[in-house]
Amino acid sequence: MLELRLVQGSLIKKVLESIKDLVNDANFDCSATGFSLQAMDSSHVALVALLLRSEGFEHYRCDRNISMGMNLGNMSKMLKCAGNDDIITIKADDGSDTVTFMFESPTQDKIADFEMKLMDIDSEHLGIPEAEYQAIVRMPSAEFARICRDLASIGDTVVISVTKEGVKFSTRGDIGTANIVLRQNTTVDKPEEATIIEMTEPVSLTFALRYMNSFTKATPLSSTVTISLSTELPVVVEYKIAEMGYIRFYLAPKIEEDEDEHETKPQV
Amino acid sequence: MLELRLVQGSLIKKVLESIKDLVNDANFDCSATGFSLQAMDSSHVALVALLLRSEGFEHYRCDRNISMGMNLGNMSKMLKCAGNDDIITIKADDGSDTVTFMFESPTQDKIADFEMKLMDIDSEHLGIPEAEYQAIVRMPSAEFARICRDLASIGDTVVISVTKEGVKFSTRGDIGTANIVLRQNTTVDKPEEATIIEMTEPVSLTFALRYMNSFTKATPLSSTVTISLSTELPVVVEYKIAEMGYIRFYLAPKIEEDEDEHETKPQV
DNA sequence: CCCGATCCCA
DNA sequence: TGGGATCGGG
Repeated sequence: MLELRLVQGSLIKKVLESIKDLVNDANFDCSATGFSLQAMDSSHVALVALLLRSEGFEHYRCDRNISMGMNLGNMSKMLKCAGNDDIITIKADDGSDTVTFMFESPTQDKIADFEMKLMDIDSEHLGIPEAEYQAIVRMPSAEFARICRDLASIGDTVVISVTKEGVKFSTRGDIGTANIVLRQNTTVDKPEEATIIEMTEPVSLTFALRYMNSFTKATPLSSTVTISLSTELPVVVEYKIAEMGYIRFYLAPKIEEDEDEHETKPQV
Repeated sequence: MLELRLVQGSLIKKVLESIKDLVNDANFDCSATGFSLQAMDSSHVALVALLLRSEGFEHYRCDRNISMGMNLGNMSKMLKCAGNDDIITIKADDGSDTVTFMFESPTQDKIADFEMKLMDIDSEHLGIPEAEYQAIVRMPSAEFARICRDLASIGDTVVISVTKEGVKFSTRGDIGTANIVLRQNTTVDKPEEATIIEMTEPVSLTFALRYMNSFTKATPLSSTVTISLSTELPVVVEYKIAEMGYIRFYLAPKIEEDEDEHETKPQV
């Protein structure tokens, strides 16, 4: 028996909006600890890890560990039927092959229940080792989204370079090049507007903008984002979910291209 | 000679927005009583009845009963040319085969007149008998629209079930099932937010969501909607038009499907 | 938080 | 061409 009640139902709606374009089907794992998900994107390039800790729910009952395979597109369809201030409860009976989403309006005048079939999904649950990163950038999530969107209109990849002065996002495309530099800035009115760099060593890595732009779908979940970088490790783009956990996106860097790769003439 | 002047011209704009997708061509009937229309939708499944009483117009002159056949798409195109706070006058000369829409801006600085050809339309003007209904639900129109839209993302038909406790909207589709229950609730701050059930007998009927969603195009005309249900009678979905009349949509229920219809094995 | 308007996608 | 989503305003 599983019963998870979340007063701020819009959180789970936003979570699904942020991953449904990246991952088609995934197992949600439920244990006493919390409600979590780990899945590769459909092209097996990026990885999503979600954690919603049990303490963040108003009611959390999970009698035994359970893994529920869901089609995220269908789940998202159902969650769209919840109002933004509805209370959402996720229920599953032991041995059932369905999950029920219950939506209660704040006034209790409307109660909806949506039942969805579960799926069997092979999941290779990777252990993700906690790593030390050479650089961790925290910045406003909306600004990061804007930068990724802007750069994607020029090129396909972004080079993220961190020094202790700041972070630089660069791209190059047919029509030209672009560089956006953010200086470290901790002296702002609101802490969520700060750009903060923790760095042990300068680092410069290249990533596909297409995936970065997918990750920024999670922007509504948090006003800040942290980007953790280390040579030869996947970047971690993390959005904290207030009081509950996080959603993290992992993406391997591209191998540095030869500067001359665009030359049409063959190399000697 | 016909001349109908309506200060709140946006009303007639909204009326056309709410029926132009359902009905292609229709006769507007004008008499001393008012301006009315009755038409089947283009697939001859649903029926629309509109009444705008003469008392609701600031000036109403209709020398003799007249029926004017109009293409609602073209009429809507013209009405879109009126500002939302324009005064709209509908004019037709006796024996003319055209109708003129005149739009006056509130400041009188702009006066437009649009002339449209009338059409000859066969219309079987059905007498719609006033019926007694087993259940009449009054609820916020926006909520009804939201429910029909949400359910249409899951299934094709809605079962509306009324008991004295409340009204339930249910559907079923490939990805799962959905039930939305509204409790009767008369204790709200604003009367238009109430959900009120008048019922002599419980009733449960099935309708095509496609039509329901067409009907909800009339939502801007009224903050509440009433849904009148009786076994084997068409449902009536009515939006009152303040001070003037109503727009009513009629739709026959679907015959209740056999529970086993989805079985793959043939019935014995 | 709801509403309307505009823009974009299907 | 219609519906949905997003953005801006009340």
